[in-house]
This record gives sequence, C-alpha cells and structure tokens, in this order.
Amino acid sequence: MPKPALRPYSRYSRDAVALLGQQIRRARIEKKLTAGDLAERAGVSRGLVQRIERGDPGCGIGPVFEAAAIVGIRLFDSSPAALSQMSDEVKQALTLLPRAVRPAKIETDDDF
Amino acid sequence: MPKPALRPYSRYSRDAVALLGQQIRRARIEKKLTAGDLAERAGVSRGLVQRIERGDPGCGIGPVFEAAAIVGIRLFDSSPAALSQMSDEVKQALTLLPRAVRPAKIETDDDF
DNA sequence: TGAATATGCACTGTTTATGGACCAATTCTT
DNA sequence: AAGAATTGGTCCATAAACAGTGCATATTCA
Repeated sequence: MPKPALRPYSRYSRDAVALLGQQIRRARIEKKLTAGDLAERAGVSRGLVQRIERGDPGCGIGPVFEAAAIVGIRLFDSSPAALSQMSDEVKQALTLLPRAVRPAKIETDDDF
Repeated sequence: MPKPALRPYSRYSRDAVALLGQQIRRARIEKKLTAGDLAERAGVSRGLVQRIERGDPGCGIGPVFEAAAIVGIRLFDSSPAALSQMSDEVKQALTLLPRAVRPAKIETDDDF
C-alpha cells in the first residue's frame, strides 16, 4: 500500500519540527538572506524553503538539516568536530549492544 | 523540472542525519524494542525505520523526529516544556525582525 | 507614494518516498 | 546446534515530495 494520506504526529515531534523551521527562518532573516538565496545555497527550490520554515513534517530531513547548517544552526548544539566525536561514541556503543532485539514480551515499561 | 536525482549534501548535515539515526537505533535497542515495534508505535513501516536508522537524508523529518521522540531522544536537548518556551521565544523574535529581506547582496559567507 | 523586490500560494509534471509482502541471512535464546 | 525471531534487502503499486512556473500580495526603500 502507498504512503498514508495523513500521518498522526505527536505534539512533541510536531513542535520540534516547527521550532526548527522557525529558527531557520529567524537565522536566515538575521543574516539578511532571501528565501531564494537560501534555496539556491541549499540546492533546493524556494518553495521547499517555505515549507521547511513553515515546519512541514513531510520535508526531507536532508534538505532541512542542510538549510539549518547554512544559516548557522548547530544541530545537537555541536560543532562539526563534536558531531564527529559523538558519532564515534554512538558507533562504539552500538558495537557493544546486541544487534537483534529479542522477545522482551512482557511489558517493556522500564523506567524503574 | 522534477526532483533532482541526487542532492549534494554538506558533510555536516550528512553527519547530523547519520548521527540522529544511530542515536535512535541505540536508544531503541537499549529499550529492547524491535524495529517492527518502533515502526508500529511511530505509525510507519519497518522499512522506513531501517532507512531512518541508516541515516537516509530522504526520509521525512516528521517520521524521523517521531521515532526519536518515541525512544526518548530529546531534540534540541529540551523537554517538551522547554521546547514550547523556545518556540515562543523564536516566534517573538520573528515579530521583531523584518518580514522581507532586502538586497544585502554582498557575501554573507559564514563558515559552519 | 511609487518602484522594485520578496513572499505566499496554487497548479502541473516528474521523480521519489513509503507501505506491504516476501525471502535470505543474521542473531539471540535454549 | 537448533529453532524462532529479527534484521536486511528486493520488488511492486501508489500517494507524496519536489522543481518550476506564474501571479497576487506584501514589504522595503528611495
């Protein structure tokens, strides 16, 4: 079956997407870039920039992060160096974890 | 013209997307959730979860953030409350900025 | 105020993302 | 080691993302 016409997003993720879009718009304007300028730099259309700033959850995460980076927004509050280190750490942690998750059948509600 | 077959992402944004995916995978495994479980909770297919964890930039930002939220990853390092507040602040800042950007033509070349 | 430009929105055609089913390989548990 | 479940990949059908365009409105600046 195809892509669902409407996807139910949680409030938290909707807010997060919207916030990121607003931050991008703010940073763009502060840097005195037009939507068209940002679009060109990001290699996307102006229309997509508008959807990104509006917080459309359907936008690809690639273009969104690209736009964010261009206007100077640090994802994860991290510099490129820190980002790389975090990646190594997570990759490291992943090698120590099981690759396949088993049963766990009974109530996954952990948190003490 | 249609969607570009291949989009050129910067290293930074590619790393950021990949890192987020790895973090989601790590958190999922630590919580003992199967990819199928996470998919079901997020309302997406298992295949999409795989692409998300792999760091595919083409994935919608909505599903990615949704998955992240489900496994407990705080976007922006913020709790829901903080997220809401940040949103207000940015919205506030936006009202104080010009709505349309003028010339500024001359090189805003920032690093990042 | 007027001119120039940015923005918002809607429409169209093409490409892509996604769901679903299926299969093979991997991996965990007993 | 065996069995059961997870994972990873492919293939197909379909809805959606995206680029482009045009145009109306809004906005900045002279």
